Amino acid sequence: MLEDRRLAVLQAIVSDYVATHEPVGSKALVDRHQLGVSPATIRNDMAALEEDGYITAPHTSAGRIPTDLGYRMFVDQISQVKPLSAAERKGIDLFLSDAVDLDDIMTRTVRLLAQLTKQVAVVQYPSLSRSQVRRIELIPLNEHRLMIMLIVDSGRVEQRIVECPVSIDEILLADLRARLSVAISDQPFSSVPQCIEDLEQSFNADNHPLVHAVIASILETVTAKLDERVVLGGASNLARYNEDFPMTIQPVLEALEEQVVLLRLLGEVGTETKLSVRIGHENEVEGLSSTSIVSSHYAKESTPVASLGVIGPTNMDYANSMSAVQAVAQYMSRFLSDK
Amino acid sequence: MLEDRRLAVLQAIVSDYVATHEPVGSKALVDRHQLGVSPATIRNDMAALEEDGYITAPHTSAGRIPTDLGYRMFVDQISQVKPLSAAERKGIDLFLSDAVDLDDIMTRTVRLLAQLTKQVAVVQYPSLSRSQVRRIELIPLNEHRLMIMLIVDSGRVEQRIVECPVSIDEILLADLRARLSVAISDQPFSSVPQCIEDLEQSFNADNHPLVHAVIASILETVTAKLDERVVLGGASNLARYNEDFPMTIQPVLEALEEQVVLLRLLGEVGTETKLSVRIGHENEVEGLSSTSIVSSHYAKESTPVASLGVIGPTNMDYANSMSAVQAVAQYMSRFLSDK
DNA sequence: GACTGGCACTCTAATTGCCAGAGTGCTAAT
DNA sequence: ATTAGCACTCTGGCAATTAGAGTGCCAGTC
Repeated sequence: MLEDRRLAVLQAIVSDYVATHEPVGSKALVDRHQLGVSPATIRNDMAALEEDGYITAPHTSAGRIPTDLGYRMFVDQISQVKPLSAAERKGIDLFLSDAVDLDDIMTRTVRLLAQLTKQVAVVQYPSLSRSQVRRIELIPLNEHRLMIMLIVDSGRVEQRIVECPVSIDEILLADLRARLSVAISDQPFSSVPQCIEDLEQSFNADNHPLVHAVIASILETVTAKLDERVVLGGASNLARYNEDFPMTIQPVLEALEEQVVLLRLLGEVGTETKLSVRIGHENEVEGLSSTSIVSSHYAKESTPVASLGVIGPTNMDYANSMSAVQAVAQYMSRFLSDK
Repeated sequence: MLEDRRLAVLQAIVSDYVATHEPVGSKALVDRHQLGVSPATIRNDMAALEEDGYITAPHTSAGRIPTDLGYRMFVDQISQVKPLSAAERKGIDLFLSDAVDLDDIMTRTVRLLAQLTKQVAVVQYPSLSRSQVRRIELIPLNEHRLMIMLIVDSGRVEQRIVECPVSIDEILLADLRARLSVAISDQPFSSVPQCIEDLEQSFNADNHPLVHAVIASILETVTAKLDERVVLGGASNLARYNEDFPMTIQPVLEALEEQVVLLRLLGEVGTETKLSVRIGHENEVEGLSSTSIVSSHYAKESTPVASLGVIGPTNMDYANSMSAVQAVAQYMSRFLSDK
C-alpha cells in the first residue's frame, strides 16, 4: 500500500517533469493527480524517494526532479509498450511504402523516426556480417580499372574500384566472375574469406595479377570497417531541448558525428532483448551522460540484422519514444522480409 | 589618401571583430594596428564609415561592428586568395589520397573542409545532369526483380530496383542490356531520355512488359530529384559559435537538414565565377540571414560538375575559409580528373 | 585643411540589496 | 498513518547604483 503509493508518486513526478521540464512540488502533484492524500503526506513519500535515490532536489526550495535511477524505475514499470494509434500506423505505412531502394528506405525511416519522436534518430544499415552475398559482379571500367560489386540479400550494394596492374582480360574476367559467383553466392559474409581463399588456391592466383587484385579487394571489402553504416536525422531537435538544459549540445553533436560512437550506442544492446533503453550515465559514451537512448533491433526474416533508435535528453517522453521505436523497427523488419 | 585610410580602418575593424567577436572601438584600433594617427581621427573615419553603411554601433557606448556591406567590401578587397601553407597542402593530400571510391572521397572531403575551416562543410556529389553514362548493368535478383545500375563517369553509381510484372527472361534481358549499352554509353545524362525513347520505339516495348518496366525506371532515375546529393559535416562547429551569438541555431540546423536548401545554397552561384561568397542577407534562404556561405565549383577535366563550400556566421574568418574552400576544390578537381 | 587633445554625454554591464513566492521539513494533533 | 500548521531556506525578479567604455564635438595646433 505504502509502497504502491510511492511508486505512483514517482510515476507522477516523472510524467509531470517530462511534460513541463520543471521541478515538481508536492502541491502541484496532488493538484494534477488524483492521489487522495494531502501534500504533506506526499512530502513524506518524496523524502523517502529522495533517500532511496530516485529523485533529487536542485535546491532547497524547488520541487524534485527524477534521477537517472528514477527514470530507470519508471521505464521498467512500463512493461508492455502501448501501441501506436491507427492513424499513426497508417502514416508510417504511407511514409515508407514507396521507397525505391535500400538507401531510400533508410533515409525515410530515419526521418520518420525523428518526426514521430521529435528526437534525434539513428538507423543502422543492415549489418554485412549478418548478411549473405546474393550476387557478385565484376564490371570493367577501362583497361586498368574495374568495379567489384557485391549485392547483399538485405538489398545493400557494396562497390569498390580496383586498380589492375595488367590490362584486363575479358575472358579471364568472365571466368573469374563465374567462379566467384559459384563460390560465394548465398554464403554468409562471415564465411566469404574462407571460400575465397580456397578459390584463390585453385586458381593458382600468383600467375594472375588480376585475380589476385580482385580477391584482395574483396577480402578488404568484406573485412573492412565499412561493414557498418548509419544514417542520422532530426539533429535540429537537439536545439529545441537546449532551452531547458544549460547543457551544451556541442559534445552531443560531436558524438553524433562519430559513426563509431553511434555504432557503439546502437550495438551495446545485446541481441536477446528487442527494446532497449539506456538512461543518462548508463551509457558510457563520453559527453552523452545526460542523454538517453531508446533502441531496438530490426530483423530480416526474424534474424536481427541491425538496430535503430533515438537519442534525446534524459527527461524525454519515454513512453512515446519507446512505442515509436518499436513500431518503426517492426515496420522495418516487415519491409526487409518482403524483399 | 583619406579614402585609403578609411579602407584600412574598415579592414582593421573587420579583422579585429572576426578575431575577438566583440565590438571594436577607436582606442583598441590604434593600439593594435599601426595606423599612425590618433583615436580621434579614427573616430572621424568611423563616423564616415557608419554614415556609408559599412559599420554600425550596437549601442551608443560600444565599439563598432561591420555590417554585411562592410564584410562585402572587405571580401571584395581580398583580390587574390592567399594559398595554403605547404604543411596544409600536404595534409590535404594525405587525407584524401587513399580514398577507395567516390563515397569515400566525398566523406573525406567534407571532413577535411570542416576541419580546416572549423565551420560546417557541405559537398555536393558530382551532378548527374552534367555527367555521362559510362555503363549500364541489368542484374537479375530473382524471378521478378532486377537491379538497374548506372555507372557514371564521375564514379557515381545509381542503382534502382525494378519489380517486374512477368518473370524475367534471361535472353531478353541480355539483349536489352546490350542495346541499352550501345544506346546510352558515353551519352550525357541530358540526352538519355531521348536515346531511350528511340530505343523503346524500336523495341516495340508494348509487347515486353519487362522492357517497359526497365525503361520507365531508367527514365525515373535520370529525371528524378535524386539527381543531386550532398554530404554535410562539422555540424558540431555550429555549437561553438552559438556562444557569441544569441541567434538560435535551430533554424540553421533545420536548413542544413533540407537537402533542397543546401543545393540551392550551393547552386545559386553562377557557373562563371569560381569562388563565391554570400554574406548574411545576401543569401535569401529563410533563417540563414546571419550566416555566410563560401563556396566554389569543382570540376572534372575542367568542366565544373558540382560545388562545395562552408557555412558559418557572418563574422567568420573569410580569408581562411576562402583559401581552404579554394584549395579543397582544386584538390577535388584534380582527383576527379585522375580517375 | 587635416589632425589632435580634452571634455561632456550616453549607454551598458555588473553589483548590490530587497522582496515575494515556492517548497520543504518538522512537530504536534487527529 | 495521515494531516495541518509553521518556521525556514532558497531562488528569481526588480530597482537602484556605479564603473567603465566609447562616442561626438569643439577648440586649438601644425
